[in-house]
Amino acid sequence: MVLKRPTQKEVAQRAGVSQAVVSQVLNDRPSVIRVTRETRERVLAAMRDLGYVPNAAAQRLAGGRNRLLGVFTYEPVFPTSTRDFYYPFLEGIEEAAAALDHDLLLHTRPAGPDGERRIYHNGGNRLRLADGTLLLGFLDDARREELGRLLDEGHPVVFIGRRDLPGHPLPFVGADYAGATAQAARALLAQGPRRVLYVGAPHQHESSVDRERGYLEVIRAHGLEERVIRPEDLGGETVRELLAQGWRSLLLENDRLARRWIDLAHALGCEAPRDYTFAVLGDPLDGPELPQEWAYFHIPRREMGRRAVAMLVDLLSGKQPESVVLPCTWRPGPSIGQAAERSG
DNA sequence: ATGCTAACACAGGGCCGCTA
DNA sequence: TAGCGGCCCTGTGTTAGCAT
Repeated sequence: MVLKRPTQKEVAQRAGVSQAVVSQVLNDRPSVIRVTRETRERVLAAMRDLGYVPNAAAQRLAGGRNRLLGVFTYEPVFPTSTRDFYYPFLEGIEEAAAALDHDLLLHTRPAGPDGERRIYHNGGNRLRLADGTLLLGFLDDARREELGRLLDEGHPVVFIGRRDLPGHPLPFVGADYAGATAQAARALLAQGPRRVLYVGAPHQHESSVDRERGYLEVIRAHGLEERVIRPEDLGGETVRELLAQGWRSLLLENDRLARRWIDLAHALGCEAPRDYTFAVLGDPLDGPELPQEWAYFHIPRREMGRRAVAMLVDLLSGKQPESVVLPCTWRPGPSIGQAAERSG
């Protein structure tokens, strides 16, 4: 048998007052209702006796706050490993939510017929169960469209990662990929090479746009030749030609591309840093262990999660928080050249 | 003036009764 | 019998107004 949870009405009956008094005692904020100390004690005792806990859905229904923060992503992101890309984000989110006295609601709505998880499902919007929502993941056109609708409805949202949504101000906590990539490019150039190649995805995602922008800024500032290779063009023949043409210093967008380049170069008898130098534009995630020899920058994902929660709570309390871009931490390594030394 | 009650609004699912 | 519109219900926050 499932016991029905007690309501304010039942607490009120037990305490001999009206439901409005229970609500007032529960929320303890300035109101036209004045409650004597004895009445308040009676209500609190009734709540304890019945094991009363407010119904979060009803609190939302009544237009109040339920101190629930939603977490929504378009792909399943619940990490199965501490090395998972999303793991530090969720750690930071949990830490900050607990510190700010909020609970988290992880949205796991099943995918629709097209295999896509959607905010709007059968006409409804489940994100409204919570006071506001943290969003993670990549956006395509369809996702941007329904996100625009969500913002039009006034649902408070903070994106983790910079996202562009034309016509809609979308608060976000991002990472400074452009600045970090520029720093990596300068670190490579400081080792002597006059040509730096960029290997990364086309401009489907903001993070790719930002990284490539950081590369181009440094290359143009130095008056050097720019060269960008897309992942789909990265094959053994391409690597052979690039090395032969003197492109022996690289920025690789992620660890997957780095491993691919390393494998292809290895097949040609080339090794870093003897035959080429490189830096990876983010944390190494895949593979059995962290490649200690790689130069890369660390993305402050845990801090991004924390800051996003704080920003959402600010938003809910009526403030107008500014989007922020957090600095990444440069981790030099032997892969950028002989003179490089790891620090920090 | 004080201490409280009654009534209403909120979003959305379920159910009822009517019509074709 | 299916389809549809409209009413009711849920638990809570808010507020006008009542009794003392």
